[in-house]
Amino acid sequence: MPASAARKEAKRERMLDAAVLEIARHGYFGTTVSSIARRAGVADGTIYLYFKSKEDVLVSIFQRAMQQFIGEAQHIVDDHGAGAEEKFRRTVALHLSLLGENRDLAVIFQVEFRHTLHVLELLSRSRIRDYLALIARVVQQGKDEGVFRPEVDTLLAAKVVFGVLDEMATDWVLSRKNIRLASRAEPVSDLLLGGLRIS
Amino acid sequence: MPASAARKEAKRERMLDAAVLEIARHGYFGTTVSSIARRAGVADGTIYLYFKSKEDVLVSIFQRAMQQFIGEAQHIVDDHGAGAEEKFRRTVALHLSLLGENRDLAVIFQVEFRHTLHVLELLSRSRIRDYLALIARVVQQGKDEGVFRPEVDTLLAAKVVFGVLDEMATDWVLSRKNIRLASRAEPVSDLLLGGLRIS
DNA sequence: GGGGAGTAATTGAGTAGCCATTCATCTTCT
DNA sequence: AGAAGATGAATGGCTACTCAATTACTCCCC
Repeated sequence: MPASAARKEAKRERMLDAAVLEIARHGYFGTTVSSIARRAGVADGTIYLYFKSKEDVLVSIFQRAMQQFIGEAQHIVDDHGAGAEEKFRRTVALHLSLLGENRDLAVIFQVEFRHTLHVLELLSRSRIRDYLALIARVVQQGKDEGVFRPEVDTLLAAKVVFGVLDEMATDWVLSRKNIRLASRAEPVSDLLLGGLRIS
Repeated sequence: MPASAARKEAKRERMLDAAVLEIARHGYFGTTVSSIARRAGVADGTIYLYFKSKEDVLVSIFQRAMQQFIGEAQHIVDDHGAGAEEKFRRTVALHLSLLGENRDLAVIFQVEFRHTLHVLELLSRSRIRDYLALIARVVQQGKDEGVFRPEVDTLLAAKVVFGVLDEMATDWVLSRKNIRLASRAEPVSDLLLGGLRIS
């Protein structure tokens, strides 16, 4: 029998999965704690044994996803064998694949997290900054290698890249068409690299 | 004496202004209809003589702002004397100035409009598409003039541009620092034009 | 130019519904 | 047996929206 800690963890995951599904479909304010509990197969009260509040569930969804996200991006950026351009392309592709493979999660990231300045600040202060810093490191490496234009502001460039990826994801979430989000990776990388490269 | 139609219109404007203020400060779900009424100096019920529902107030804020926005952008794009690059720079500057000059409105645009897929879809279907089309026309003109790379997808490029502007605005809204949003126009234009231009 | 009938606009207290959270009770583990 | 975990009905607070009552306009006639 598995340690009860592991079973508790699995139950928590089930609740988070249920919440992702419900919130993606009905929005944060349209989702009731009861509906999350029902889908997770637990009682309403049980949610409160695992989370402080409904908002804490939302924040936990963000934290879990962001951990995976940053973990994988870290890998790419830390790869000593790769050049800046290759890392750039891989990071763009990673961002678009992770969101593109889980539409419910993408909906939550692109739409539901932005509910209120309050929540957004709470979240963006922490992890998004880390993520931006990773992108900035790739840009910096490109400048160091002499392939990216030295006069561009590194952090500004990172925000530009993030903004483009974010818009691609939002557009994909809102559009009915069945393209794969990841298919945008190449043209988007081309366009952005065109702006960064020394011509 | 002004036709009563004009006074009604002025009252409607007052309510919208009050709503912008309240919603920017407390978020859409944190704002009560009562608080909007109080700030506008009318009774709760009066709101419902001018708007179908609370959501309709939000949508009306969007419609009013977007009309101004698109009107001014139209001007720039229709200017026959200007080249694509100049129009491009002017459009970028317009976007960042209009939002940068009214932080409350910017908060609503960057944060509050996104609270549910429902509202977002409602809105994005209509006006944002028009706006994207305007940007696309500038890109197309650049290709026609032979200064922008012909192989870039025009609509994709427009979305990229929009995404970058959107991210700049969100970043500005969330950051405490007191830079002017419009000061980003030049470096951002440079970066984007670098990606679009034939090198 | 003012009185007043008729209409339009406004008011705000009340209603109805919703839902996050709690906790006394029960079930399952060790 | 005792502890730990889970349950779900009940509670309390909140607020969008309604509507009967009131006030403000308009305009016509003297």
